[in-house]
Amino acid sequence: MPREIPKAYEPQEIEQRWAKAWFDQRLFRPENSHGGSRFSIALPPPNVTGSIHIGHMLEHTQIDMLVRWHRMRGERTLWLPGMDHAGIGTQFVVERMLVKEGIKRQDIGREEFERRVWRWKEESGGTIKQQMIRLGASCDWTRERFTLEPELYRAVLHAFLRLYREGLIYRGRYMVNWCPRCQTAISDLEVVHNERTGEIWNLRYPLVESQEFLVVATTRPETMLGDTAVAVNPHDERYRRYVGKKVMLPLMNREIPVIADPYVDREFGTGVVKITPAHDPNDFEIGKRHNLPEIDVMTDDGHMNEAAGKYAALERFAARGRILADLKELGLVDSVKEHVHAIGTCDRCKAIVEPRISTQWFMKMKPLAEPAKEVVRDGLIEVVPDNQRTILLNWLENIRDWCISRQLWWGHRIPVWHCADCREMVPAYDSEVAIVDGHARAANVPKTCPKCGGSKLKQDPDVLDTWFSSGLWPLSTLGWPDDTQDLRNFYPTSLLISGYDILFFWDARMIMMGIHLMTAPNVLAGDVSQRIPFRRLYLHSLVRTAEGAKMSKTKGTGVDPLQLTEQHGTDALRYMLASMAAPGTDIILSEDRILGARAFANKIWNAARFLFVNLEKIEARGVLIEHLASPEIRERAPYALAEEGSLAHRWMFSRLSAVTAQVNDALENFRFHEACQTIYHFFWGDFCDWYIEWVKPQLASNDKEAAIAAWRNIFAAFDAALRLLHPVMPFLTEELWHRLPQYPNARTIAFEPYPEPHSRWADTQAEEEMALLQEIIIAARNIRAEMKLDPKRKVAAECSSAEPSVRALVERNIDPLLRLANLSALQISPGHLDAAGAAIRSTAQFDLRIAYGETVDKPADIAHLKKEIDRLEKDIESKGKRLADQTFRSKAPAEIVRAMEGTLAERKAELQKLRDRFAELESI
RNA sequence: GGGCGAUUAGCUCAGUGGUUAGAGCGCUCCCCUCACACGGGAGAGGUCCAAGGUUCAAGUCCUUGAUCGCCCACCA
Repeated sequence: MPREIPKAYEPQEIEQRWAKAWFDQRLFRPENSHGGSRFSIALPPPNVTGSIHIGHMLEHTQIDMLVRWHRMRGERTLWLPGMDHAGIGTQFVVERMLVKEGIKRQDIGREEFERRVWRWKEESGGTIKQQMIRLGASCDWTRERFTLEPELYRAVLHAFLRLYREGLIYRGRYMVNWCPRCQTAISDLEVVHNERTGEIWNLRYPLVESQEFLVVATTRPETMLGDTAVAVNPHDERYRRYVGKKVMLPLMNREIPVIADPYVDREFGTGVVKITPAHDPNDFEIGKRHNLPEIDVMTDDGHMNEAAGKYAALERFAARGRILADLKELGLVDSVKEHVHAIGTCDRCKAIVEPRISTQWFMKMKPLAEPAKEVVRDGLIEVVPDNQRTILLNWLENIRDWCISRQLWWGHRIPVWHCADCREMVPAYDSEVAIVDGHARAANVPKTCPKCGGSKLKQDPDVLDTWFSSGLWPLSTLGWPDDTQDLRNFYPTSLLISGYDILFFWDARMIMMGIHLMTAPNVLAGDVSQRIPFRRLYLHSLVRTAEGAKMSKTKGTGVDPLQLTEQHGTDALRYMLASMAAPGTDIILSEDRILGARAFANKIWNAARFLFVNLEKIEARGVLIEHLASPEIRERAPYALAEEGSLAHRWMFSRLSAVTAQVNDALENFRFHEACQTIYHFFWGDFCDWYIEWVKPQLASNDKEAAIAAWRNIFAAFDAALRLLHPVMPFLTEELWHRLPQYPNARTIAFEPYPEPHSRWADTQAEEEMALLQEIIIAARNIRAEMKLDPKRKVAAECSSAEPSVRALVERNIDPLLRLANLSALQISPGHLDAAGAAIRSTAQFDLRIAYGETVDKPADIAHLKKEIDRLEKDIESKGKRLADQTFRSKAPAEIVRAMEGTLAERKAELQKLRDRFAELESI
């Protein structure tokens, strides 16, 4: 057992050593726990777009705390890790790298591009894994998964084919959000709306065979090239006479009809709307109602196409400028105004999104959302914090179909083939995958068209939205669609912890897909409570910058957790994050809090250091490790000491029991900050400041039996404290626990039982007695400090109490009182204390007097008294009023009234004493 | 346009209707006392955003408003 222990906690070597050991030993496999009940949780798979940031670390700290807690409580615990291929995000990153080489992905082709992305994935995924190991995440790395690996690819194909055959996935030509930068469709959720002040132009459209104009408003003038009508409200008297007539579309010289449609708001703008069915979702609907042609005037990359006439090949915003200039020249720009509106941008690349008609794959969401709503509403999935439940339900209520196809190269390719002859869509025969070039592909590929017999079949070029595969994560990672042991053991998972920012993207979709797909005939069917992907959903806070913005790597506002780890240690960082993680509020990072957490780690280290250093001394006097060691000895604490020596020990274990109950309760309810704070004050305040200081002499005692009892107690308490702390500070506690004499050959603290409150430890009497003694000590210290007595000089004090029991208590504990209050003597009396030449502190139960000695500061003492009297008078007055109130007495619980009466009496006695002394002092 | 959250000590934040509203950091004073100066001891510091209301009792519940932040939303 290493006894040399550095003065300050130096986390680096220790953390690296344990991180490696845990990983190498595959310690966190659920097979290593033996409990009957199970706890399982899936890691929200980080994107392989880079490395993890502080937000991940917050998430992983919270998950890890609960996982370690459950594991220590004896549950068979699985935390399943993995990564997400993050289709559009990763493709974007790799494309950017290519641009630096001066090439586009089209230059190297699909196959080569995919190879490049895979290379990047290996690098990035590896980094993330190393980071997580280093940060202490207690995942089972033997079960690590990746959304694009063959097994999961197969699950994706299986899900797709099933939903397709059930008619829940369909292909069609609809209005979608198109990102011209990424050159793909994106879902509604991936469009981020930003309020911006732009301009709205009123344009004149001349009526055919007339001198009149209709004035239409638009924020996107370039789309006018695709106009196929103008519309007015059917009840708008101003325009009724124009309905059925035609206007001449400027610049294009195309005659388009004036139609009437109730969608048009008479109050907005001029009450006339240009209709561009190919470039606006509302116009698309109107176009359908009125059988209008759809003219797409743009290319995939946001330039104007040949349908735009002379504007063809211009970039969309360049075209806007040219068009406006031309219209102005023709005198057709009626007016321009500032206009605040929400512009849709691409979540990934921030380019302005273009609504556009396109042939895409969609998923019908209403039928899937219904059962999801039920389980959330009925609490079958418990959502914490509760207000997020309402938000989720509201979203499910208003859900719309999901565009799941992406025109990307990185992702799960849609397993459907198109017949070049008859345009029949032929799905893959089944979901088996083949490995081609090291990558998964649909294996049983159709060769001929079942409808026309043609052999010109071509696979659909699109891939699936990355969230499609994420939506299957709890299923696919456990082996679905096969009926595996893991699926039986660990599905539904116990809990999902995710940021509330992906509630719709991910959490909601997992719920919908889990409920629907677990009914597959070849796997476990069951009632809905067996099909939900997780039983509880905790939505954690986001880490924000000082300005309140989300951390972002691209903006340089991200914080690298490894750098903070280097500086302060992982445990300190974990503690800081957990201690700030109050449910429902975001976190703004604070350097100060990390320093505080670091100091805490150091404090724990030094408490251990005290134990180890002193143990050596006591060993020299014949107390053997065997007297102290073994879990059996630990379990029988606290051990009694002769005389009054047991009080502090009884108190310590009473505190321990109370604190344990609080911590367990806090963790059960995701109140990580509360758990942290409770442990912090227990350890620093109760254990270090009071308990250790109190029992120091006992530990060094020549009375061997007393020393052994004291050592057994302090080790048992420290052991429990380490176990309490382990979920939040795994490295430090693992290290120190191994240095405890009890466990010379132990493997890890991670499977040790988490402390439970013991009723036999609860000791009200000990808590009350200690509280009183602490008050006396604090009173003495207060006098010493206020009177500026030389700290090196011990002084004599007098303590008086009318209560015989208090006097007896003081008498019994005279030694620790003298030592901790730095007194030379303490005289105990029942009577009045002489105020002359001395300072006195009083409570209802005692008075404590210390003579001034040389440094008389009567005015300071009088001022202090006055302040106290003032405070008491106010308090007594307000309590008196409350108690005199008959309504209060009759309506408030008797317990409250009684407590207040008791306090009031105490305060009055206290006040009386202070007044007497005040008078006495003034008369001197 | 809807919805959610925040507003408490100098700063960052806890606070579950009930006696005197807490913590960390910072600040003031004292102490390098043999575990720890990343420490010990003692303090100062708060009309709990505003105004109404409910209640015996409000930082806590309700209404309205102000300021800040976030989410959702197809008004050109």
